[in-house]
Amino acid sequence: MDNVLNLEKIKLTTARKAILELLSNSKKPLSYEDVKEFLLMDKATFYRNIAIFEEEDIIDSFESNDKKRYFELKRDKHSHFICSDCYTIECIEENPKFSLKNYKIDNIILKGVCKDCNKDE
Amino acid sequence: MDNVLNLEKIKLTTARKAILELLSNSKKPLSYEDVKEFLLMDKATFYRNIAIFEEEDIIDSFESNDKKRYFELKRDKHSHFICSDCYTIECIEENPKFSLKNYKIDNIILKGVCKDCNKDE
DNA sequence: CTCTATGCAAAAACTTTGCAGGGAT
DNA sequence: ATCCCTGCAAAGTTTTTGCATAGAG
Repeated sequence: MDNVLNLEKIKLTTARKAILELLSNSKKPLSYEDVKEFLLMDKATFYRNIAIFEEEDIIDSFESNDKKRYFELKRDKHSHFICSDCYTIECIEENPKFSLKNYKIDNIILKGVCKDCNKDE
Repeated sequence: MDNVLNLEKIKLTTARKAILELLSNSKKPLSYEDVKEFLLMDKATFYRNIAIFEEEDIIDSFESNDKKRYFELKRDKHSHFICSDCYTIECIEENPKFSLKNYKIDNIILKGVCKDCNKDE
């Protein structure tokens, strides 16, 4: 765990370690609501540390259809699929090929209906 | 304007006409904040009518990085670029090629840094 | 002792809901 | 007279901020 942190800038407190461990054990991005039952800290502590991690480029985040922010450890470029029905988020390792002159594309989000919800219709 | 509405189900009130006209005159999706100075109606009326339009598949919406919801009239498939710095939204007519077995992809959102903000860095 | 991290409560930002009045048919 | 539309105010949801205390070095 220590190796992801620039320990000269960020002290690895219990709260921070807990957040990073939860994120690193997860296969998909998590919201505060997803993690709150596993974390003993106050939401203010969570969000404040998240802000620090983002400044230090340790994590990424994005907003989903459900109005929540989802967090994940920074890793190889990948995309996310968000289901408009069940709000499930999946990581897609294969990236759509796309470029725009003079634009920097960091993140691609695909929205639609996932295989499970697609089945139900 | 009338032709976009299924008038058997939705009465074309003054408020609804105003919303649809604003959206149809815009080249990009708009949030409530974008339109509120041009619309005389209360925000409750706006959001309630938006909900009706979405049910009837007259408009689409998505959340942006700025935590606001953006609305546009449904039209030919296209993508959106959202700038993480200035939050500007642009419509991209050319779609990234991508498909996922058993998934339905309705909407592709590209996040990154737009040409203007890219210049500043 | 000093500086940062934390908890709690309140605020903020956007959207939704309850309720009562108004308008159209 | 009925039914839907609207405005206003209040509530809801997620995230942020202020402030005082706790804790580490």
